[in-house]
Amino acid sequence: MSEYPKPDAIVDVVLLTLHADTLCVFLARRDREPFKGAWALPGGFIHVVDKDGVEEDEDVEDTARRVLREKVGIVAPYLEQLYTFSGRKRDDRGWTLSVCHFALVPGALLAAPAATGAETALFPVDMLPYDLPFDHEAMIAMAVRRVRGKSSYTSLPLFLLPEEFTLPELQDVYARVLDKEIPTSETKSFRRKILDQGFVEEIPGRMSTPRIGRPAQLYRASSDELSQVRPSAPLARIASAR
Amino acid sequence: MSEYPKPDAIVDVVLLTLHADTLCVFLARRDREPFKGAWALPGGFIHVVDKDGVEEDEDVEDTARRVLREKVGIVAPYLEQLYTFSGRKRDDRGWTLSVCHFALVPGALLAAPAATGAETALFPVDMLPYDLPFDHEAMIAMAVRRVRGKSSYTSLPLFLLPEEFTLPELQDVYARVLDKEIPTSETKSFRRKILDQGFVEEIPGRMSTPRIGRPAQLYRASSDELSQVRPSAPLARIASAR
DNA sequence: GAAATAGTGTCTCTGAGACAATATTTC
DNA sequence: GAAATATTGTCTCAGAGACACTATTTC
Repeated sequence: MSEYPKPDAIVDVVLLTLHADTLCVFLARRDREPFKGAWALPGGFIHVVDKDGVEEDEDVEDTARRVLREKVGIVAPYLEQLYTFSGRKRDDRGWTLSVCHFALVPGALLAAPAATGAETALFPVDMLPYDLPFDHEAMIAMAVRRVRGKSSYTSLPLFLLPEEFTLPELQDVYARVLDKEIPTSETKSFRRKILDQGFVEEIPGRMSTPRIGRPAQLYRASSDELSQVRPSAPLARIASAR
Repeated sequence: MSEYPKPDAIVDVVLLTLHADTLCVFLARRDREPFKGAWALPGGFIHVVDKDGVEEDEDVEDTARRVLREKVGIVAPYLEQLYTFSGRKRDDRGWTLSVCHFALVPGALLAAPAATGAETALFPVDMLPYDLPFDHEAMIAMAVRRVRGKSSYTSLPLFLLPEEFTLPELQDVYARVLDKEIPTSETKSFRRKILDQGFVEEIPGRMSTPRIGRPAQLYRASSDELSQVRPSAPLARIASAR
């Protein structure tokens, strides 16, 4: 079709989750050269066809889902294309193009060891290993930026929580994701905003069971939130920048 | 490097401008199959090397700049990567991947006929020709969405204006881009926001020279705005959604 | 009852929107 | 002065933040 040589086409995935109250990224040790043995984002070539010549990936999002399935062993509840990193310099082997995606999953989903044999780990996004290969560090930085940006006016952090959660838990997740304390004085305001936007719905009669203290009402994401992140009304930010 | 067949890699550009007070997209008639003769976005293959085997595009943004230079004959003051459209189905010839970009230019820049021989035209974004090839219609829709979204809290529309402009002109551009009347009652509020954010700076002593009515103070984008779109403080939207 | 956590009532204050008033130009 | 357009002064009102107060649990 094209008379020109084509760049190699890759998909990398920045998988984010909340672990020990910290926003973390999933990394695995590379199982091949270059940078064999180094911590890196899960990723892989776009498979127009598989090894037997049978059609495989439908589009790049499909590639991302396959990478998550094969290299992490999960199906992520939220997956979004982030940015395409490209150029002659990013990989010593030549001109490449990586359609970077990011995914959000509840912490519990990653508790089990990865399905693959590779060594994997979660790293706090501000304590990454040195010397990440290629532009993986830039990818992570951009993914975190995007998630923080969107979280300040959408229900995106819901994807980091289990199905049932309390409003104090949700408030904490927003604080962790945005890396910004929400002072107790703003609790009322936070609840007002979340409830007014209709991001969540009360689960009638279901309460948390804390070791101590008053139990909290349990909520779930409202039915339309999980399939589609609804932006709040323009003026109503979830958390202000100060 | 990869043992798999690679997808073809393309860059398409959604070039937006204001023409006759309307947000318009630049289209050119295709000069080759498929869809030869149809209106389409300017675009082209990524050139890892040129016809003589010499290195050409450095990265996809470089490809986009080359497309704008070769097919439109301009250097766009604002260029941003939008989204990568991909898959087996979007082009009958096979699995392709188009790293779509969008560009903003002042209307005057496109007044001269394109440098190339191809027939070109500006179409209002809500009056596109039928049967745009591939997913060009989705690309335009997404670009317009992105520009509208960003314009509501950044100085992005400044790139659609000439170097010197008045605040009433700027207000009109915001209204056109957002496709939303800004009532006269909000003029004060609009000026407050634009001025408070520091998006623009007064050009001392320079006034517009209208045929009739009071002349208006001329402004220019503040020095840092043209190289970098600065988002406004989270709570201060330029124009509310109502 | 004390400690711990959840949840509410209500005041203040900022900033967006409304709109009347004023300013500067051409004819 | 009339028409046209630019620019400002200032009121109102909604909503975010502050914070004291109430509620519900374990020990």
